[in-house]
Amino acid sequence: MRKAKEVTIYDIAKKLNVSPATVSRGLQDHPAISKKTKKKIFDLVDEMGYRTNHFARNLRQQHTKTIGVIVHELNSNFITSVLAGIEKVTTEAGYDIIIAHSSESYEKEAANAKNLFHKRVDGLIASLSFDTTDLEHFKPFIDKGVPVLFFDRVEQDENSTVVVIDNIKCGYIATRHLIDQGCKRIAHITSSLKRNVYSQRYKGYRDALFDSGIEFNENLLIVGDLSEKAGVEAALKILKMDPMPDGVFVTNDFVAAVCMRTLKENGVSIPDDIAIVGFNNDAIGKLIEPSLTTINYPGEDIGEIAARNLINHLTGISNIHQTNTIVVRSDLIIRKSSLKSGK
Amino acid sequence: MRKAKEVTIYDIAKKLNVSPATVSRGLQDHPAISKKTKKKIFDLVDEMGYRTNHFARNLRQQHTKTIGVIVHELNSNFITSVLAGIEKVTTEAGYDIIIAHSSESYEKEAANAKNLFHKRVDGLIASLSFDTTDLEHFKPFIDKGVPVLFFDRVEQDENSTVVVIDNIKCGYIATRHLIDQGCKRIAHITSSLKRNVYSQRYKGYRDALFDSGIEFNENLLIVGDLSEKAGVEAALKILKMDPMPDGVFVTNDFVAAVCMRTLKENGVSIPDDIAIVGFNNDAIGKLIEPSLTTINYPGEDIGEIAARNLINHLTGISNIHQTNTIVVRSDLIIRKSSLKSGK
DNA sequence: ATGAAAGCGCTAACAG
DNA sequence: CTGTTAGCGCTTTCAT
Repeated sequence: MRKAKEVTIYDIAKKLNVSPATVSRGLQDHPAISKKTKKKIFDLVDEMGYRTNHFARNLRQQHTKTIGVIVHELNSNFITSVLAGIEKVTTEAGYDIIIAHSSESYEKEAANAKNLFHKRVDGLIASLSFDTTDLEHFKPFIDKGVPVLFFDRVEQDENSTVVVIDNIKCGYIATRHLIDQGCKRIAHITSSLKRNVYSQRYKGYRDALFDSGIEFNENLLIVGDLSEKAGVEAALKILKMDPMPDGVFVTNDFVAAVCMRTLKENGVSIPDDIAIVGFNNDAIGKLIEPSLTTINYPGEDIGEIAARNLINHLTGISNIHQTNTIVVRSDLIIRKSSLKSGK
Repeated sequence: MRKAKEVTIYDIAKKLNVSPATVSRGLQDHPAISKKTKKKIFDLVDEMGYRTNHFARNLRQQHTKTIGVIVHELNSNFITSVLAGIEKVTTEAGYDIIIAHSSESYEKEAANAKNLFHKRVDGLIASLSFDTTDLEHFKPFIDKGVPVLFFDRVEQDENSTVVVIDNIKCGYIATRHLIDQGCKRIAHITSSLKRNVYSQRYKGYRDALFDSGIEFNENLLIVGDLSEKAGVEAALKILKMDPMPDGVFVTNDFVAAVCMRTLKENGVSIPDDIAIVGFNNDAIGKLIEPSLTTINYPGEDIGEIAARNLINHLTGISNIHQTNTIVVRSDLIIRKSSLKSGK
């Protein structure tokens, strides 16, 4: 299959009349090799087009220099940013990443985990699927001492470190902002409350209502998946409410955008009839009309932080097990969709 | 570091009183091994938590079972879809992918190529950066017989296969649609005409104008990068034109959306004052107002097709070198941004 | 500053 | 149907 035979350190050792060991050491810039031989080695390496055989090396050294990443979906702005952040620091550190996605299914997530375990990744970064509740499938990793780090969608437990934002607080300030705009009947569109991120934002929502003396109304809570269809359905539900809410806090910008569209199509004026706050700060929020007030969720930072911590742990610079939770800064971005003109 | 010692086929061979070779064969479901021993092997493998050492295997077999992917950016809907398509078929086939991105820089692209070459990917899928004009940096691959496949942004040459859509035709039908709506002065917002995709769409644009007896006007051609800033600037240019165009064909949905926003902010009515057609069919197009007419560019299909072809080549099912160009279906999606009400 | 030699875990050719 | 054996290319003691 391969045209030319691969050149190995033996080939270059022979030509140089030195031992393979010397070549190996030279390539690694080992101090005990003279400048002269090093130069000779590097020159010949270039000339002969030698390339390291990472398999031989890894086989020998017993690590893979790759880290696994499990996410729920690829088609999300947020996830893409996180990936970009991870990629940035891992490649800098000379690590490869293997990306797997679970399509929101626990089974697939477990299968991915198993696969990555068998591939012997040196570490794992994961965001959980919708219906993942236990961390059993990650047990093999912790048993073998392979560090695992969760971000965004997480389950807290003793053995793992998580990188998150303060979702309760974010839910609180989003809702609070709506209240400050004069909203009295605030709906909340979200996803499965079994998932930490959504339940926490929901808690923030309820706390904010409570603190303002607004009674929680179960009918104003709309739970769905995060699909386009769910956004339309949520809007339809809102339209049927009597009286309609005057504010909506949506757990995701895309769903917020879809929902807004349907609302507008039905003659609802935003923000005057209904003020809207989203979540994530996707690019879309600045493009729709009115522009979308949202919570800034800095995906790239999350990715960088997660990757950096993992790699520092791997290289012995720090110890991940000492850290249980890393909270990343996030804040409210106010745009037009929530600014009542009467104010 | 590692807690428990890894278990190898030797360990399990010893316990079963068979040879390592038998275990190896059993694990691969080799026909010449009895059901009985296979079962024994698999049971013990589970029990002892054995996992394949892919390095040893790859070292032995001289292939990596990974394919490299080089893209220009991660933060693009289109690219993400392509990646999803690639991922789908590669994992099905048991291949890993390593993703690298060039940030639109030739240097980085070359560095990525070199890196992946050294990592010995079995094959490569790439979309070129902005300023890439030659294919020199992919030469090592073709020299070693590693198949390389380009998609979207490509350079045609003898040695490579490309997966594309018919950009000329798409540019033509987009422009033609605008003409059919009664547009006489049609602007074109695009990016570097050195890049095949943009120059071809541009050619389609000019062909359509020509066929309709509309003279090409250089002032109506706006070239920029594909950033938000570029979208705003393009809109500003249009606003300054006198007379303003009555139709715009934009090479990218995101830029089209940004541009529309700025136009609307300045009192331009879309589509009545200016009709707009985008390109790509990103999710955003259905969310903005008016909804965006666009060319459907099926990223996931592109990814699947590229990956499938590469893998078929790798497994010997087909030969990529026989194929020079694979053209994927694409079409016009008509929405509100281009439908003049007078019609 | 350099070399010899063993071994990482697996597979495949050959032998039975 | 199973075993023996050699070797993939590298790193790393231990010697010198």
